[in-house]
Amino acid sequence: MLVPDTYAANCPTRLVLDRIADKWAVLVLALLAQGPLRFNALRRRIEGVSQKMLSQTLKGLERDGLVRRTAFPTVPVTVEYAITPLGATLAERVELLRDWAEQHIAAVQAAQARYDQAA
Amino acid sequence: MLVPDTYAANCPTRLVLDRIADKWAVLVLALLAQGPLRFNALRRRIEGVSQKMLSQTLKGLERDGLVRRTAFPTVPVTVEYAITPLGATLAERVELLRDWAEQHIAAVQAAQARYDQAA
DNA sequence: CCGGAGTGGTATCCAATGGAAACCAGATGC
DNA sequence: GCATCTGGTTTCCATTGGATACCACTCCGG
Repeated sequence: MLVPDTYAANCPTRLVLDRIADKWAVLVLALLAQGPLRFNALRRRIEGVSQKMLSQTLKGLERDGLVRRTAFPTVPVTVEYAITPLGATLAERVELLRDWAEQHIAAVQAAQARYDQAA
Repeated sequence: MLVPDTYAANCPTRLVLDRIADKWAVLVLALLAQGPLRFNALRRRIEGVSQKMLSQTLKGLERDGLVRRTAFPTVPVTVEYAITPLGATLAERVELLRDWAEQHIAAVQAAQARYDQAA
């Protein structure tokens, strides 16, 4: 395999794909790109996310170096999540997907209606 | 809600996000962007995909108008999947994510190693 | 002084999802 | 005659995701 093959299971880019192919991670990244937020602030902004998934998602993003977690020893403890420079470069690309969604959502919904009609 | 809010559960862009947040769909789209392929050709190119998931994924992409399915009445039946113009515009954006992955995979893996070391 | 709420999570349970494998019909190759 | 190819569907089981409860701690209102 001289040329890296994204479609091979062992290709490292598949690992990154797994991260992008995580609905909650994408939403968190897009939000943090606009500025740091605390745990419960994120939870309130992202409708439908459970505490478990948010906690899990943030842990994953931190591990990948896309998000930085900072805990302040206040009472009660305050935890702030901020995007890293690396994460910001990814968020840029993700933003392009959001733009695509907004531009083409009508076309997709029309296609779905046509498909369901035929069935 | 005057400004559309991607983070609201009922926002239609969340539907598109769900499609993008599908590992197999992204891989299929990226492959078909290079040219039409038959079912088993896709299966062989995408390492690790099961027949069930490939069939399911293709059905979804067809429903969304991103992929066109054509069956030829040969024996045995030949089915060809091709990307649509709409799908091509999305594949473009997805390609940018793949580029990001290739460029920054080393940084991500380094971050993971650091994180796991600390734990 | 006694709830109730807010902090950032973890633990537990159950439904839904994903993957592995078998099976299908029909024809072709050996 | 048996395996193999076509493009799937069906069945079963492991993993995952979501809902809910709970944790320790403190502040605030009554």
